[in-house]
Amino acid sequence: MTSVLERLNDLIETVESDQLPALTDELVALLDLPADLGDRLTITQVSELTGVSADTLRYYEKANLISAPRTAGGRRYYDREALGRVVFATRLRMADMPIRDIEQYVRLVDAGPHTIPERLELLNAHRARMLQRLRDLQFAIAVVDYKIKTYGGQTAPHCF
Amino acid sequence: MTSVLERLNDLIETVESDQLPALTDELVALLDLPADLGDRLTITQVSELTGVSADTLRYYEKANLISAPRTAGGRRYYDREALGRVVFATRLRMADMPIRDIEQYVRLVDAGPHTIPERLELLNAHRARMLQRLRDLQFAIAVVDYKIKTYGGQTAPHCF
DNA sequence: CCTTGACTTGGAGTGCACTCCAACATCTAC
DNA sequence: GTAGATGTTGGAGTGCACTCCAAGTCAAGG
Repeated sequence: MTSVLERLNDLIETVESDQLPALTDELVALLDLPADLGDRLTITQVSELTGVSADTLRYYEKANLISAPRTAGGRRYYDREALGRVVFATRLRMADMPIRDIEQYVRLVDAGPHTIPERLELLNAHRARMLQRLRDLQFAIAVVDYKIKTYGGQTAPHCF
Repeated sequence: MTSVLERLNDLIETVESDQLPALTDELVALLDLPADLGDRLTITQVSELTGVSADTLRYYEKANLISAPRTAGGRRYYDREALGRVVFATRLRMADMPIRDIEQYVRLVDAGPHTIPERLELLNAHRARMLQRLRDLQFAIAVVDYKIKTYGGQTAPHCF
């Protein structure tokens, strides 16, 4: 386990939900990002902080996943909250949530707080899929482990 | 955890490697497939047994992942070993191993037993990637859990 | 002012893993 | 022997998530 994961899990397990900090702040802390980030990050800075390419960030914006305001000269800038959105969207992508589903979630967020139940429903549904994926992956790892273990005594020329 | 995964893990943990049955037999048993499968399954039967579409089976053959001999009339048939190959390839795909890598593995198998060390290297390398993916997925789940938990006390209109 | 590098846009291109199709062949049951 | 299901091939099409490109704009240093 990564230490970041452990710390996040500890937080989730031990702290009352209304005492948990905003995800943006927490993730910024967990990811060891500098605390004195300005509120006007460029696309390249966000790219370097999150590991998401500038092209992908623009693509995410086209797909309505993340919006960034512009300077007078027409350039994107990202504040702490926008950074948090990027990080959260990246986690959902990491869990294979399709862009469309993330977009739907974003639409719900923008529609206001009355959509919170629906958002929870969406997150819970995706959580179930993630757990299934986790089990599949564990099964696949077990099969590979089985293969690795049995290779000691193999003799058949074409055995898999 | 699924019971199949548990049983497979038990097997890996407790049995001496040279006593483990052939993966084909074992998986057939684990997947609760009928024991009296003939040795001349049609593509549709394999598709139904494994959940891999007939089109995908043909695609895998084009990509040199699985080969199946033909009847006099030119139709594919699959024996137990071919079924095992399909199942194993599916596990590797389930773990996001690219088609090309599986193909490379198959090439090593066909090259003979002297490639076993190389095969093990390949499997171990992929195993490491699978474990990393597992950790990433667990982290993503933790972030979603965090979200789900904190939604109880949310008030900000645009919070993610 | 001018250069250099970072940024903008719309749109095209890529890679992957399927998935579908047409046109034809074969197998099974009646 | 014929209908209808099932199979074959090569090749085209799809969907997704990027990734790259050209042509132009903007910002900072000298």
